[in-house]
Amino acid sequence: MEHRIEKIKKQLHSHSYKLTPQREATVRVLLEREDDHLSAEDVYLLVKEKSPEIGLATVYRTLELLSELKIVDKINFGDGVSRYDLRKEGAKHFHHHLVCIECGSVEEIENDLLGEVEQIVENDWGFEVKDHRLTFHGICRQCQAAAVKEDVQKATP
Amino acid sequence: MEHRIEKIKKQLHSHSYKLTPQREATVRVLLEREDDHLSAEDVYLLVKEKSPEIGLATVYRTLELLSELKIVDKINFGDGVSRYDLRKEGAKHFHHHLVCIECGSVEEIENDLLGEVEQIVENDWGFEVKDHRLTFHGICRQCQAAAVKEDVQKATP
DNA sequence: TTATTAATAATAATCATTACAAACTAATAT
DNA sequence: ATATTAGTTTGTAATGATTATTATTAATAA
Ligand SMILES: [Mn+2]
Ligand SMILES: [Mn+2]
Ligand SMILES: [Zn+2]
Ligand SMILES: [Zn+2]
Repeated sequence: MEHRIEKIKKQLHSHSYKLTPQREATVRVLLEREDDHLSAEDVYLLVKEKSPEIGLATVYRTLELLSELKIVDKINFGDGVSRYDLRKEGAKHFHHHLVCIECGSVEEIENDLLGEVEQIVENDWGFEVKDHRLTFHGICRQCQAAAVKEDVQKATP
Repeated sequence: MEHRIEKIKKQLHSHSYKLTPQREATVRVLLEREDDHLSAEDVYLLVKEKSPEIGLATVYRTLELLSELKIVDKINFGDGVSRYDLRKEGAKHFHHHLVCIECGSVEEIENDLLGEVEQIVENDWGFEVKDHRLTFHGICRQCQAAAVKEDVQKATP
């Protein structure tokens, strides 16, 4: 944890930004909830628990800054809000997501998987890939199991 | 054009919706600007040119409906608005996009490219893929060329 | 110390989207 | 033909996320 904070502190310094107490509090929340996909409001409420004096605008500003420095990625799953997702340690590219259209759960894939596809895009389209956003929409393992169970019930009532 | 309209009309009918004049006007705009990525406001203004009596709320409702029926896909490139993108004729999956971080241009890729990756996701994550969203961020051909030119100028002033 | 600058908090303003109420249309039943 | 109904549209108000503004505070430099 402290290690990650130190690293982020350095990234900020290298762009002549400071790790203010508010920024640190925000980063700590993001680290604590690394697997979640929090909205700005979510982050704000969580930061407020430990640092009640923080303002919503500051959280927005901090998230925006972290986003510019590629420390977090701003994503949008189609509900009306932006969500902020910490980059995995040392990751060069943003990770992928599996969104279940039944239950809304979001799973993460850290494996890159797109190496070949990016080669094709660079070669055939002449496009120099810097980053990507990949989300699969479908049915998660749990919902598949639930559907099978329901079918069985219908077949043998 | 008429052929596409007919097909969409049938898709609506099969879900017991009608192709009202307003819906048809909206669809026509989407067909005419198939390669663009229009916001609801964009669509509204374009429809208004030919059918000045249409209301903004109707356009939103129509786009929402077309989106539910998978006739258009609702996407978000990170600016604050949703954009509505007609599915390519007969396409089972949504197409991909190349967004240039220099000039903002958006190019389309109709080739699927993700067959293998989806296999891996299904096998290794047990996730049943129904659709996907893939966007590459990077430098488009034009901006690459422009950058090279600039470098040459700097080297030989 | 005093001046300068960066960062924050509180709040107002903006802007995309949605909700709502009244009017309209087309289809169906009487 | 007339009344009824469900579905649709319009214009506008309301909502809600995000951004801009302004006064204040903290940090830094002169
Ligand atoms: Mn994630
Ligand atoms: Mn497209
Ligand atoms: Zn699920
Ligand atoms: Zn470009």
